[in-house]
Amino acid sequence: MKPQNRKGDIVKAAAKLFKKKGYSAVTMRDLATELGIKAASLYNHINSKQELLNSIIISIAEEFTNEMNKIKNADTATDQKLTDIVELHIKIASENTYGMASLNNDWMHLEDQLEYYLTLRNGYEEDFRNIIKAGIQNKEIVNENPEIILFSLLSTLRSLYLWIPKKEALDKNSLAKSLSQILIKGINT
Amino acid sequence: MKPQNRKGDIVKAAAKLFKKKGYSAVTMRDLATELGIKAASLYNHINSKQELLNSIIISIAEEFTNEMNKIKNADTATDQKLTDIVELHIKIASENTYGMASLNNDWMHLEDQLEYYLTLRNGYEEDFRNIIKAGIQNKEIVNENPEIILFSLLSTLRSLYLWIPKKEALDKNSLAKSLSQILIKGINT
DNA sequence: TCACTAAACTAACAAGTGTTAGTTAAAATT
DNA sequence: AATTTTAACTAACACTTGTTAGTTTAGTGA
Repeated sequence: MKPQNRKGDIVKAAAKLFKKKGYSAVTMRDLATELGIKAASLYNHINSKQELLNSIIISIAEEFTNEMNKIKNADTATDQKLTDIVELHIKIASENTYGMASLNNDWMHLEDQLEYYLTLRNGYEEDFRNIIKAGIQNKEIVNENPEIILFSLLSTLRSLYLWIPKKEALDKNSLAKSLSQILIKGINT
Repeated sequence: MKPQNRKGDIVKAAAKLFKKKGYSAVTMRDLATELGIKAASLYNHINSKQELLNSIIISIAEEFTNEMNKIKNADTATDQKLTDIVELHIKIASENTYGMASLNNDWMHLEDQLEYYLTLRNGYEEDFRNIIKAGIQNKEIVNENPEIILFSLLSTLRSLYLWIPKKEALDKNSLAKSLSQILIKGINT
């Protein structure tokens, strides 16, 4: 009948708890309780706690990488690329408010996949940096230190997962519009 | 002779490890090893692991609250208040790169002091919000949703602790100047 | 020199950790 | 109806956790 994706349920519940308390503070007994079963039963569906963290983080990191490739290769102005990046972060954060917490805060507890994750993250940041640098050269962006600009934008975008769930009232389109305005054009009148 | 502040050493080492792995993942044996002693010896100086987290987080939170009170009560324009807030975050993040990690990521593991911490944080955010709202009314700030402006500024400022240690090259004054420009005036030309 | 103190130590604890083994009951497939 | 599969269970494991008790060692002041 229904897809009956029990493993998916477990990963989802794990992400939820990981957001609330962090990976290390969540026990397999906590997770089981959340699902209404006993801890040992989890192992009919998954191989380890570690595997849960891996699948939560890596799938999101790969999505960022894939979408960034499209944006950087598109034949668009810097301004448009930045808006696209804002929208990308809003989209992923909306669809993964739990998983984004692990990506941001628990990536250091990856083991086998830590190196791979860092490669993805560094690549993403490098692409973002190059877009900013190109914008500065074109004079599309103010001539400030690109590292500071990158840091400032990325900090806000990476924190969206904390904020989006609290403001469901705001639809994603108007959020994207306001946020692009604020981040790119500034808050001064 | 020297103040011989062993407890201070322990708190400092704890903050360092908490930044690296998070509160829950750091064991008292990890902490003892970092200091070159055995875990039980820590208890000659401190009462519990929990106490370490409390003193790290609460002291920083109180500093934010105190400084914010000065800024909000000063007779200055919105623009100046925002610049002051940027400088405040840079100052605290520079002096507490380890502790800021706990404040941002491990506050939920506070127990007795959790409520007090949340009161401080909510008060700080409320003061910040009111400064932004006043600026919008004065037309000193663009008429966008103040929640989004607050979120955007605060996300960047709260992440400074991650970024400052990597860029020692940049002195604090020019960082404050660039960051204020970017956050307040925007990155557009 | 003697007592005191600070700060380390060893040994141990009770509780909690992720995980495995083996079992059972129900549902799905043959 | 018989068989296999799914997904739960109980019981237990080896190890790690924060913390306590009691002891030892080195330095300080009387």
